[in-house]
Amino acid sequence: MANIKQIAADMGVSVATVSNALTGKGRVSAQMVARIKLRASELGYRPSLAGRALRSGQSGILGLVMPDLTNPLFPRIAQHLSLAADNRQVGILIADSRGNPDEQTQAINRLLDRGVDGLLIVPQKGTTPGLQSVPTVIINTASDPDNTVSADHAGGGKLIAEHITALGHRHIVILGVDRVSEVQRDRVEGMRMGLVTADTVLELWGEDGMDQLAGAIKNGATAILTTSDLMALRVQSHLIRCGIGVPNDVSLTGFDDLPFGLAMHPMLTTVAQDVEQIAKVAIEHLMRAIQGEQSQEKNDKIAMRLVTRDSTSLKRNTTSLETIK
Amino acid sequence: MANIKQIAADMGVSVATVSNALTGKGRVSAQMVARIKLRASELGYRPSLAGRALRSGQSGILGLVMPDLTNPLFPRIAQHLSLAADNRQVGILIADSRGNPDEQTQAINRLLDRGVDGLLIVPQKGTTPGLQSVPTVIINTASDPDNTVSADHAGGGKLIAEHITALGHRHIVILGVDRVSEVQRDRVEGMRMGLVTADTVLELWGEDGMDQLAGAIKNGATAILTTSDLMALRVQSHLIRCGIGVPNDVSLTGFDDLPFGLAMHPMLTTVAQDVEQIAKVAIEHLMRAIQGEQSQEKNDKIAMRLVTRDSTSLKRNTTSLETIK
DNA sequence: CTGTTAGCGCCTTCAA
DNA sequence: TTGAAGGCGCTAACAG
Repeated sequence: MANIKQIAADMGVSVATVSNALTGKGRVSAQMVARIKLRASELGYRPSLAGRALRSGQSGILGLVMPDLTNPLFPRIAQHLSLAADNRQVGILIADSRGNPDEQTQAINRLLDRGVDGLLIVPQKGTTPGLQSVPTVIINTASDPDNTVSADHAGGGKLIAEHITALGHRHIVILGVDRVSEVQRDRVEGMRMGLVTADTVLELWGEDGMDQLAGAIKNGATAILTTSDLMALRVQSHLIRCGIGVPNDVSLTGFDDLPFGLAMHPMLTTVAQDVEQIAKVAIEHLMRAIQGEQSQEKNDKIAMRLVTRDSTSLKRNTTSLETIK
Repeated sequence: MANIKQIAADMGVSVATVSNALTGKGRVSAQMVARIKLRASELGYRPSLAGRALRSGQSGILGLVMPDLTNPLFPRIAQHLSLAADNRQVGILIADSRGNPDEQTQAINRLLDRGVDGLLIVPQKGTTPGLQSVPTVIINTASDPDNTVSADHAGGGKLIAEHITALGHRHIVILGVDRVSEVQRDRVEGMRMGLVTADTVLELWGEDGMDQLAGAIKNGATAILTTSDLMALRVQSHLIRCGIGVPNDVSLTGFDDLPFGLAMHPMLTTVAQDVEQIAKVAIEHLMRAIQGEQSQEKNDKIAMRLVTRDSTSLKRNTTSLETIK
C-alpha cells in the first residue's frame, strides 16, 4: 500500500509537501498540487486513517449503542445514521447492550477503548447513562434533560388519538405493551391528551389487557389504540378469533410503522417516527459537539407522522356486532 | 489519558518493560508485572488502539456490508456477529450498500480505507463481490464457490415441503417473491425436491402469482408455500378477503421466522435460519483467515430448522370451501 | 530480566 | 513555496 513517503521519494519532494498538497492546505503551488494528486491517484494512494488517528487523536468513528439489536427500530436508525455518517466521512461501530444495564456500560467502554470520537446511545428502558468522556447524544428517551434527540412520542399519541376522535369514536381503549418503558408511557399520555373529547377511556397493559379487550368492546368501545404495531397485529389476530371485525366493528391503530403493517389486511393505521430526521439531527448534534461547539438546543423532539390506512374507519351507529346480538 | 510512557516514568522503568508486562510477553519478573499492572489500573490506563493499529497494521475491526440495513435479517446477524466479535475483542463497523451494486463497492472501499482487518459481506442480489485485499467471508449467497457461509436455503425448502406432504397435501402452490434472487430460487428448488410425492406443483412469482392464488385453490390446491414470512402475511390477508380460511381450507407456510409470525393468527409455520450459527461460523472463518490459516472448508451450509405452528394442518377430505360450493 | 532504539504513517511546527 | 525534524502510542529487535 502506497504511503506518503513513497510518493514523496517518487517525485523528489518532501513528505510535508505531499501532505500539504493532498490535504489542500494551500501552502503548495497549484501546479505541484496537481502533479502530486495525479501521482497519488496513479499509485492508488489511500491515506492511512490509523496514522492520522494516532496523530490527531481522533478516530473518525462514532459508536452506536443499542439496547437490543433486534429492536425493530435498529435497522432504520442504523440505515439513516450510516448514510449521514458516510456523508461526513465517519464510520459507525455498533454495540449491543443486550437488554441489560451492565452490558450497556461494558458496551460503552468497549467503544470508548476503541477510541470513538462520540457516542450515540439508545438507552435501556428506564436507564439514563451518565456523562461520558466523549460527546454523547441520547436517542429516543423521552424526558432526559441533556442532549437528547427523540421522536415526539407523546405528540404521536396525540396525533393518532385525534384521528380516532375525528372519526367519531367516543369509547376508546388504550393498550400499552410495557409500563416500565418511559417511551410507552409517553405514548399513552399523548393519547390521553388527544382524547379529551372522548366519553370513556380505558387504559390496559400487556397480556392482561389483551384478555380484557373483548369485554371492553362488548361494553361499547369502538376503537383500540395500541402502542406498537406488533401489539396491533396480535390484537387483530385475537379479535378475529373472537369474531370481531376490523375496522367494521372496531378501529385499531399501531405505533411505529413497521414494514409488516402494509402486509396486514386491513392495512394498519399507525404513526411513524421520522427516523431519518432523528438520525440526521443526532449526528449533527454529535458532530458539532465533537468539533467543540456548544449546541444551543439540548433537547430535540422530532414530530411523528400519522399514517392513515384501512384499520380505522368512521364510527358506525350500528355495528355488525349489535346485529349479531 | 494515561499512556505507557507515563506509567514507565512513574515507576522508573522503561516503556518496553511496561509494554511487555502488560501484554504478558513473559520477559519481565512476575513481581514487576504485578506492580506495573497495579499502577496501570490505578491510573485507569487503556492501551491506545490507534497506536497499536499503526504499529501492528491491524485495526481489530471487521467490516459488515449489508445490501440494505432494513433487511429483516440484518438485526439478528448484527446481533450475533456483535456478540461473537466482542468475545474476540474486535469491533464491527457497519456499511449499507443501499440496494445498489455501485454503492456496495464504495461501501467496501470505505471500510477498507478504515483499515478493517476483514470483511463480512452479504451481497446484493445477483452480485458476487470480487476478491478483496483483506480476508473476506460472504454470507448467504447460495452457490458462490469461495469462502461463503450460508443458510441451507434449499434444505429449508425441502424441510417445509416434506412437512406439507407428510400432512397429506398433494396439490401444492409455491409462491416466490422475486426470481432475480438466487436465494429465492434456491428455496424454491429445495421445495420442489421435497415435493416429489405431490401430484401437482404450481410455481408462481410475485404480484401476478398472488392474483392467481384463489384460482389455484378452486382448482384443488390445499397448500401454499411462500418463500418469505412477509409474503405469507400478505397471502393470509388476501385469503381472508377471498373467504378462504387458514389452515382449514388451505395450509400456508412462510420462510425466515420473523418476529411477527408469532403475532399472526394462526401463528405461522415457517423455517428459521440459524443465524447464530451462521454468524459464529462466519466470524470463525474470518478470524482464521486473518490469522493466516487456510480454512479447509471454503463453503459452509448451515441447516435450517422447521418451525411448526398453526398455519399448517392435515389435509382434509372435505374442506369448508367444498361445503360452500 | 530490563533498557535502548527505531519506526509504523501522518501532520505540524519551525526553518530555509 | 518547500524541506527537515519531531512526535502521537505502541511494540519488536537488539543490547546490556
